[in-house]
Amino acid sequence: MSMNMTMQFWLMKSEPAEVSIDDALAEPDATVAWTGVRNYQARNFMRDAMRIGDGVLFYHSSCAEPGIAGLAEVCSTAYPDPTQFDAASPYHDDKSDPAAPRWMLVDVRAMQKTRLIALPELRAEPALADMLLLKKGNRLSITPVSAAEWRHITEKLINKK
DNA sequence: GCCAACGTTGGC
DNA sequence: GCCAACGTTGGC
Repeated sequence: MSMNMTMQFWLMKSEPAEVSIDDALAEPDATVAWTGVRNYQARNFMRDAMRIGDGVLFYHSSCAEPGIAGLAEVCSTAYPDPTQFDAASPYHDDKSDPAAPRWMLVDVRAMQKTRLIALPELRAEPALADMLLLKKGNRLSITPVSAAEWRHITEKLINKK
């Protein structure tokens, strides 16, 4: 993955029982619509801050071994999450007005599966001490990642062992 | 299954 | 605007 100065970085949580990095890689163009975000802060990151080409750490959550499982990139601008209007979806939101959709998402293209960098390993890295993911009480499913954190993870940790 | 931590809702 | 109640997240 080549980097430029304006590139931003994100960590995005997905439950592998729903969409794992393998699932994403198996999709056409390895691309998935990031459906189901129902938190305003996380939505705002997708709607207001993400740019096509931003780097994404693909994180597996709510599973036996939580951790970073792959690399991906943002590959669309924000658009309304269709599941909010789908009465059959667990993400249905009947308070969302189709004329002014409440929930937005971006498309994410999986680039590669990595070795699993598990949560305890991330916690053990002094260089990652300030990662939002690791902050006590953090529950956000999308968090910004600094360029230094991105480099540490993609250049050092992924190739370790 | 437990539970700490957090976000949202809604009565006032 | 306050805040108690409730629902959700997510690691363990």
